[in-house]
Amino acid sequence: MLTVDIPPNQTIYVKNLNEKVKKEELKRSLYALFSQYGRILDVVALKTTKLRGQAWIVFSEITAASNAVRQMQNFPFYDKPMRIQYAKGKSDCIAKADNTFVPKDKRRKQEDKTEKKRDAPQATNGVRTDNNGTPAASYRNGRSNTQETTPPNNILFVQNLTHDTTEDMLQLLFKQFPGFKEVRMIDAKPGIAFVEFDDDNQSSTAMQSLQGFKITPQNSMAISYAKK
DNA sequence: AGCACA
Repeated sequence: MLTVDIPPNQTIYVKNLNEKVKKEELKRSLYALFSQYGRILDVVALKTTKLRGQAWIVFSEITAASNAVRQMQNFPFYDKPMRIQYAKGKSDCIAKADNTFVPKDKRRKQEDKTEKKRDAPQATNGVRTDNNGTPAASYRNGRSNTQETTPPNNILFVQNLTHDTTEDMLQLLFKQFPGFKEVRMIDAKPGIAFVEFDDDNQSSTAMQSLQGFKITPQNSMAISYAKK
């Protein structure tokens, strides 16, 4: 039985993940990495013996999931190639939006009390809607003019990162673009980073693709050219 | 290898 005959699902199942990565960082990095394919509704990862090294990423659109399965197949992530399939079942967060969600009192009975009505379950991801492909580009923020006033540079200046963003996480994002050289962060200045490419054209391409990229649901990267 | 929703 091949793994490829699982029918398309808006949730993808990823395995062969590096088990040394802490759960929160893993989820953040997966979120960051896969957001380029569309809006992510949820990332599920557990570290139990049965479930470590695996994760589920729930997209709002099946097309986004399909692109992710194809394009990120074997992508080296924390030094291990990701193995990606469609998930076999429906994610709880989808079922909740469907109203088809049934709590698992199959094995544990803790309900019977009140029925919980979760209104508007999924609006939390905010701001941008852009399924298949290209993350950002149209994001506006208060200092977007940095970009127009600073001339092109092969080095990008990235702002608005969460303070726990690591060089490794950014590298995962930026090294997908040709000409990538390195990410540099400054310990004394959390929340910003410099990303170097071979030339201006390559840095510009990466900037356009990742502009406004949501590193978390509430933090969008703001990218400009570094000053010379 | 391992398909869950801590």
